[in-house]
Amino acid sequence: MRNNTMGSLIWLRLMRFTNQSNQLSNDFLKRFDLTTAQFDVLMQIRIYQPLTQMELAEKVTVTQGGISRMLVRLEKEGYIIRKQDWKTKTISLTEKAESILEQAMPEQLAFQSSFFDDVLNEEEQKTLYTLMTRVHKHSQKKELPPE
Amino acid sequence: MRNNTMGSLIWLRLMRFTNQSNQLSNDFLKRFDLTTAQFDVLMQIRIYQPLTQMELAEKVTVTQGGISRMLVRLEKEGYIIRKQDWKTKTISLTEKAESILEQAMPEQLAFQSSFFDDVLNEEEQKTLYTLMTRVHKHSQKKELPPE
DNA sequence: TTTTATAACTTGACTAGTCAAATGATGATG
DNA sequence: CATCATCATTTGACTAGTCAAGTTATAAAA
Repeated sequence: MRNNTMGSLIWLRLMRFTNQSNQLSNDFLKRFDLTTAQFDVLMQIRIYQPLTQMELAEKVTVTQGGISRMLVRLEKEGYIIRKQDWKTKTISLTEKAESILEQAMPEQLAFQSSFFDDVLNEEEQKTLYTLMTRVHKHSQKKELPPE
Repeated sequence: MRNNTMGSLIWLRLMRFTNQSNQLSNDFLKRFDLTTAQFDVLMQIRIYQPLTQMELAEKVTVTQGGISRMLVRLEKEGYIIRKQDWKTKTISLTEKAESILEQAMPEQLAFQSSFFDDVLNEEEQKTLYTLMTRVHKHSQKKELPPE
């Protein structure tokens, strides 16, 4: 019983790497009192605000329930405001979040980039990006698998 | 305030893709009553058994605490046996797990591979693999970041 | 033999997420 | 106006994980 195909080896690498880099990123963001997940959500809000929970959930690929719980935490910490606006709730950043992001964003982007800049040249990064984009886009089409 | 460097774009892609494919994989493995995380752990045990919790934790990149909880669940389901063996606990698969894996393994490997086989040719997969291997190995060196 | 070390494992309190059933908000119809 | 429909959000019960403090198993020193 073989336990590897090229695809499964790639899969494993991707999982282990994202796991690992996520933890490193959590460590890194501690100085801003943020987790990687929180940073991600706040960034999406920053770009698209004001937006509804459904829209946000889609952007960060979590379920309705997941985004609801996350936003409760962020609201409790004073990073966001939600207000009932017709049937939906509209989310926007507070001053506090805006100013933390102003500081954290460039640092976090540099941190993320360092994973790649340190070992791949520009050409290789572009290759990696296009390959992953194709793979990712393809996976999105699988969402409702046949049968 | 720009919000993208090539590195950060790659990072985002990787996170979203692993997220998404993890969920799809959970769906897929439901027929075997397994989650992706459980499958992963069982596979590592299968390859390296008998082994200790510490060793296993390292293989799947989770903490001691994390592996402890996971193993409690797997033991409750009857997939593994742990026995105190000197200061450490030695883990091995039960018959039940062996026979489920016999069935699930080829299917799961094919499933994982399909994410890549469907959109990348052999050459491209090899490229993706080598690039990710470099990136991953590099990230492992960061574990204790300077300062 | 009681104390002292130490390595391996567990546990409490928490974040982050899933699914599916329940609740809220609003509008439309009998 | 009451009920019905519908979309958005919340919630209960769960998996999966983190960190740091607490246990347990074993060996060696006092």
